Amino acid sequence: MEERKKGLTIYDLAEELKLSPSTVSRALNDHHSIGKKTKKAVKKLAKERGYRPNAIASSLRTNRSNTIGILVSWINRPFISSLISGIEKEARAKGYQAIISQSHDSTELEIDNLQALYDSRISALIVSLAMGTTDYSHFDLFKDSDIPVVFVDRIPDMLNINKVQINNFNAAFEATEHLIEQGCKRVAHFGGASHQSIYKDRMLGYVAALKKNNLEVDEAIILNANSLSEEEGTRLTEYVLNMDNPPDGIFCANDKAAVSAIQYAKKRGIKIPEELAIIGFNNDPICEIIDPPLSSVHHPAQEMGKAAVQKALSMIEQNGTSETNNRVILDTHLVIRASSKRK
Amino acid sequence: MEERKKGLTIYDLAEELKLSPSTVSRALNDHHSIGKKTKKAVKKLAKERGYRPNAIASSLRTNRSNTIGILVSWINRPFISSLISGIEKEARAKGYQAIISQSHDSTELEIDNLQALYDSRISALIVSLAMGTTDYSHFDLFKDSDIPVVFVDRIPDMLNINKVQINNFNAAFEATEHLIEQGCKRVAHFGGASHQSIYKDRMLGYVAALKKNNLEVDEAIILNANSLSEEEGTRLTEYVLNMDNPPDGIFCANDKAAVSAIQYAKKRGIKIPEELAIIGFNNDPICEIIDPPLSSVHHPAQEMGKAAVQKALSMIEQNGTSETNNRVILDTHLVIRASSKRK
DNA sequence: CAAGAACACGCAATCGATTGCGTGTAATTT
DNA sequence: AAATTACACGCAATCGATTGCGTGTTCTTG
Repeated sequence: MEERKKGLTIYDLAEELKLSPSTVSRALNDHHSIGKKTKKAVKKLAKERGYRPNAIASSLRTNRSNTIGILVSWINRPFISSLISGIEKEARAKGYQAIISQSHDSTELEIDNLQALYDSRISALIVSLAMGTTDYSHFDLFKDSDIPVVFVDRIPDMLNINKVQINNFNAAFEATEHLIEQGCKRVAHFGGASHQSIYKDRMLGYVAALKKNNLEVDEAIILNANSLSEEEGTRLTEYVLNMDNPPDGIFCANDKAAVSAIQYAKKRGIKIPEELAIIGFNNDPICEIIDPPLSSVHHPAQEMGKAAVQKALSMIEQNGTSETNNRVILDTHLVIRASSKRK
Repeated sequence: MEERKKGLTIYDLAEELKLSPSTVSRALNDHHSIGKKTKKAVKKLAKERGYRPNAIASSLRTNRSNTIGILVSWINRPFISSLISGIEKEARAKGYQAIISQSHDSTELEIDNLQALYDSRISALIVSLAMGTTDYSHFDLFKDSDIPVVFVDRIPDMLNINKVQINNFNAAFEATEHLIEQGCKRVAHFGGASHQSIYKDRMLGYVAALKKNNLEVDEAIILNANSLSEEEGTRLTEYVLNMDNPPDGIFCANDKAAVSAIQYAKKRGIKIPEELAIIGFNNDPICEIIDPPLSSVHHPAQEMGKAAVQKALSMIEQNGTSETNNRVILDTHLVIRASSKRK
């Protein structure tokens, strides 16, 4: 068995079986117009010879690449890598390949990568935007070509696009209210770039929770960082703790910065959660490692990837059909740990 | 500008310019036999019309897909996601796409994914094996087709294959000796599946360090886990701490299990590093989060990805040429933190 | 000034699988 | 038994870019 595989085509099989390539192709694809015995014979030989279809040739002819493009900022971040894991799993289960690309949070690179993905004639695209992207015209290429684009996580603030998201407002509201329930009277917020709707919504949810509970909304302790990195977390924490009227709670829009907030506060001898309660966002693995363990909002990364693929594939199928429901919203829930639990 | 992009081909451009498709193709590719003015005119129109080459058609004709396949166990692990990040970056810089697939540590799924990647006619393959894979015949498909395969991280224990690796023996030796230098007299080892050479080498390096320092090699505290998970880390730590003669140091073959060792030992009231010094492997981000911070072996994940791509591309270029140096070994170094620092 | 070189471009085949249409044979119907 | 219908398969075009070979034009040189 398995004689040669290099360049083995349906023509070779056809010749050996004294059949035409069309018949071989149809037999392999279980076309109804091919006889049962013929199908069996073709498949048998194909297996013996180790025949493998050339997906490239098939793609060219059928104009379907069965490929899903993924564009994210960085692959090696806990949330993103889980998202991609979910995408890959679902895509492969449906017979699609997953092509990845990283923008490194640069809009310029984002554009370059989009070109390359388009050149590959991907069947659909799943995107989490670069942090600085505010103009979305580089996605027109896909719109014009009827290639479905599904936005996840960091999504444009527009209507009429497909998006899979969580309810950031509610999640932030719950997280903030949780801090308030634990007795916090003055809660600070560390957010991301406010032009990104996920960060804006988290901020708005935070504000709404304060208002509902009749707490003052003080802009002085609503701080946005372009990248919520460790350094930023430390810097912002230092900043608020040096205030005359420091906060007694922090709602941070990601876990990375929240962890460095804990580390810095501990270094200052501040007791967590008694003097400063902290809650993060994403529920990264580090939440359970840090001491005290960090409360957070569980973000269903893998499920989000799966939902994005399903959305993309359904778009491909009903290509062009007026799609009413272009939003998928997934549930989050609070994971309360010691960093915020006073009672 | 940018009128229609859907299905715009070189034929369309050719017609508009009263040229032949061949000339358009050559002009776009800067072929020497095309006049300067013609090239300029073609490129100008291509840009105006938003022409984008169809990579699929090109691949079929040239028999080069410019695609690198990646096969790993799980994408959402710190080491792996950094590895992939490095692969993607280097691949894209060289004009290649990166297709990912996950084996979920199942040999069966590994085989399925390999088929799919082969069907896509990837130009090269970069693999980190599933934990349980011991037979490698499913890679013959690629060998027979002259598709370069580069193994990284978890690699087969064979000669005549391309591999990019670190010196696991040395790294483990240094890590173990470090513990001994810190005063440990009885060092345990938590390792992975011993048929995987990286784990075997780490174990051998550990043993060599003990012998060199005239310490007893006690098989009772050399423990292998199929997956070095949090649970396993806890279980193994509990096991050794309950011994009549518990260890005063642990060299763990990954960070995840080392972290849970710390957590469990702390829960038992054991002082780290005074009573139990611990060092891990990989230098994952969690090392700096855990308290006390975990010493570890820095594993150059991104660089490993980059090196793997370079190796793969060089194989593609000198296709078939006898390749003498089929191993690339990258440097590691110890990152000493509080979990092992007694002096 | 003639001949060879350099230049500029087109023709048509090719990569491998798919598919609309057509043809011949066997099975079924009235 | 003649006429439909179903069945089984082949021909040739097609997807879009690439490329070996050939042709006509312009330039250089002895």
